[in-house]
Amino acid sequence: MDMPTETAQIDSELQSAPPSKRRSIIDSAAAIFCQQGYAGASIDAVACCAGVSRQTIYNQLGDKEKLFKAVVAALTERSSADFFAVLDTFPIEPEDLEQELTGFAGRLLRKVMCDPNGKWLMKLIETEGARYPELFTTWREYGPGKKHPAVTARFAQLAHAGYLELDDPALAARQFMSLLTGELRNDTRFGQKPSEADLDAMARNTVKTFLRAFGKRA
Amino acid sequence: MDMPTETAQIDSELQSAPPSKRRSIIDSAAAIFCQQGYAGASIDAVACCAGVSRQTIYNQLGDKEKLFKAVVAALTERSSADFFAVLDTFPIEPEDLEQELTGFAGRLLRKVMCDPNGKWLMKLIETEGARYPELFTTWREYGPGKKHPAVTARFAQLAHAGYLELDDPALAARQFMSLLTGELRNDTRFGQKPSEADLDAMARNTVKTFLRAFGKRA
Amino acid sequence: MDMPTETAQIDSELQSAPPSKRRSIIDSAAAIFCQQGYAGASIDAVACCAGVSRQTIYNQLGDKEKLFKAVVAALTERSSADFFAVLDTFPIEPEDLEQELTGFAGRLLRKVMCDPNGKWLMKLIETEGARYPELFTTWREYGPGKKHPAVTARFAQLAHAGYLELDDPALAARQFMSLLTGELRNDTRFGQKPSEADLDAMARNTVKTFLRAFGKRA
Amino acid sequence: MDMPTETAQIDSELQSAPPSKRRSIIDSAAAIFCQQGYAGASIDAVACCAGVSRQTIYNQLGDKEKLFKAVVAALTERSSADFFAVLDTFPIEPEDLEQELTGFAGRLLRKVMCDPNGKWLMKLIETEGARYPELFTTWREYGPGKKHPAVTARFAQLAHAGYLELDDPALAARQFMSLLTGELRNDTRFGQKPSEADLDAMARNTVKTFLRAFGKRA
DNA sequence: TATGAATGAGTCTTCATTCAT
DNA sequence: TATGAATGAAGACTCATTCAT
Repeated sequence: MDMPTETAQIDSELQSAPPSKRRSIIDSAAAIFCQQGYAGASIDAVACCAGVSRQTIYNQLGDKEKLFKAVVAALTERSSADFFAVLDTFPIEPEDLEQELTGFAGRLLRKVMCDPNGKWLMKLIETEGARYPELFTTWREYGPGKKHPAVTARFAQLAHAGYLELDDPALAARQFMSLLTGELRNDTRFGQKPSEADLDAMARNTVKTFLRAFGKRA
Repeated sequence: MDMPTETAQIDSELQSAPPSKRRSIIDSAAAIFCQQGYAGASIDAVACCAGVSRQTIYNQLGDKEKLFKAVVAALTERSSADFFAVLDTFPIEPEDLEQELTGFAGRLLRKVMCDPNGKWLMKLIETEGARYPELFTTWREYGPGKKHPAVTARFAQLAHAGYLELDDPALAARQFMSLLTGELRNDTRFGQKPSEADLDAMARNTVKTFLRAFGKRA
Repeated sequence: MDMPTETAQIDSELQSAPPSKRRSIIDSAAAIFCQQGYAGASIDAVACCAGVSRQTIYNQLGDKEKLFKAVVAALTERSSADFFAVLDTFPIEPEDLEQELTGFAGRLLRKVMCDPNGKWLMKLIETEGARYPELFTTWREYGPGKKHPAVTARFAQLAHAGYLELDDPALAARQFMSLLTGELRNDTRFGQKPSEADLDAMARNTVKTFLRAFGKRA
Repeated sequence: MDMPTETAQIDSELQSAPPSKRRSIIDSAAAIFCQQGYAGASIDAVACCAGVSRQTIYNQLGDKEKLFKAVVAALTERSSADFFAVLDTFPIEPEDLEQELTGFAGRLLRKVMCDPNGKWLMKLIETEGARYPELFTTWREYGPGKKHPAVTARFAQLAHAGYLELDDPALAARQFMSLLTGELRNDTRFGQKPSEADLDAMARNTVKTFLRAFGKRA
């Protein structure tokens, strides 16, 4: 008997078709929730944008609220993965600290803060956080709960290795992120995407100031 | 006792009745737009929260979009007034720079960033800016258009007077604000209001780092 | 006792001030009911157009329905008066029948069918007659009930005097009116007011055909 | 027996299902718009009368205005078709002109002027024409634009063939229609449907007078 | 009498959700 | 799974009507 083939086929029907749809539903929903807000987003718009039927959304994800939760969960996960991928490129024993830190800051800007995952998640948190506080329990764990300590640890390492002078590595880490996102925020609030040169400048400005404050004095 | 005072009071009640309704409508609408977003906010909720009838809103302010615009305009105006009031307390010839700058940062946090006007306006801009870009033309003029240059000028003065070492006063001003709002953002994203001690710490941390970066070296 | 004076004063208060307002209310209401239909007409629009306050309408005329009835009654009365005024110019012993009948037809067009009173009344009857059949009891009496017999009588007189050859004066009267209003209808359906020359032509065409059918054969 | 017929029938049922809904929506809407006017007609009433859900109307035809336009377009088309179908029975070489013209007039009354299509369309034009003039551009083309010339041409043919004496065929055509609709108008203004005998009498009266005016003299 | 507010109803329109095909 | 219709519940907006000033 050739069951293997058959099960494979069944599997592919059950899993491969839906997952790809699931993914596109989540992506479309993320985009629409971000642009329109929870209340303003319509299931039909998501269905249309995802190229699936309304029913498919209900079958796969249930409620609008469940869809929203699924979106937040997916974005959280992806954004977290993005973040840690970039964090792995943090300079530990840098030859040229300023340059390498600038590179890291640039990657953070590009791959985490400017990418849909992180950007949308942040926007959803700001937009809907007040109304669905329980939805962000997960996010809180992944976000400040894991990211800040991770960054803090890297900076502490740098300080311990003598590259920085830090009284409070956690504060320094927060401020590093604040400077970076602040630069971004001043330019993206109205939707214009910053140019590559802009991003480079933001990274450079952030690191330069950061090192003026916390770099090794001569 | 003299009646004049009493009649004056009555007069003010009689005449401020409509304006006070308008005011309470705008305030309620601001709160609800911020909490629920434009799409999620219902006129009835605004009416109920303002203690007026739905019709009164339509009579006074027209449709939902006009109400929204009125809210943005009012918040913009108030927030701008708040900001410049605080800016007037910026230290020009400080005896103790760190302390006076910290005081200024604290006032900024308390009277501008934590007050409903500014906070709500910022949130509305982040939430609805993408969808109603034309609404924020005004804001852009009042916001980055007037505030940033004003702060920049103060820092440039301090630098010129020898209190700071600045290559780029505009950048320094932006980073000062980024550090301050970043601190706030890390604590308020979920609605808990920071304590007085928290605010003091934020101001202190910001200024300390800022001066490490841009203060006069010994 | 001097009641007379007092009542006169009261009368003047009750009747002289209101009547002018009443009149303008009725006129405005007539125009608006005709343009917008009963359902589409708003009391506020009437008040605004009449230059009075909404309350005045309620005080003077009560309900929207009562206002409507008052309008219909007023239009009916005026239109009837207009009609009989023109009817008095009907040629009884004409020297030149065609010319005098044409003159009469022209006056009918101008003073009855084209004037607001009659035009609006006709339009209201066509528009709202189906929904408020009881309102037109009055009109039916004044309209077909009085006008048609009156016209019929005039034509019968002309026939009796040898000016016309009529089997059925009532039918002839109806057809005379049909030809006249038919001409008008072909030109005014879209609101353009016919020119004086147009009106003359209509009258002439009507009478010419009418006399071809019912005039004395040679 | 052969299945093809049956399947064809089923197919037609399956495919005509949506169109039949559309059709019933349009018909119900036409009736309601006519009875209540545009402003007075409620979408819910249309839905209920058509036996469909409100949403179906919105899905199929969009908003109220589009529904109205669709109604006007449908009525125009149908009425035009009715008219030209009847016009094809116009007597060209009549043996008994009066009788055949009377038959034609009767068909016109019955199939064009008394049928919902034409009657409703005329009423809508009179009722809403002032407010939605652009909607009747189509009608104008189909209506006076096509019907009057068509009738005129027939009468001109009759005149050319020696059956009538016409100076102005267009005027004669208009007057023929005016006499016919005038008769109808005097009886239907309040909604009572004229009896068959009434209709016959109207046709007869119209043609008799018409021929007295324009028939061949002995 | 005019003004402005309030109330309650009603209409248009959209949407989430479900069901049948 | 997709389609289309149905349902029920909003929510925006208008309006008739009344009340207080």
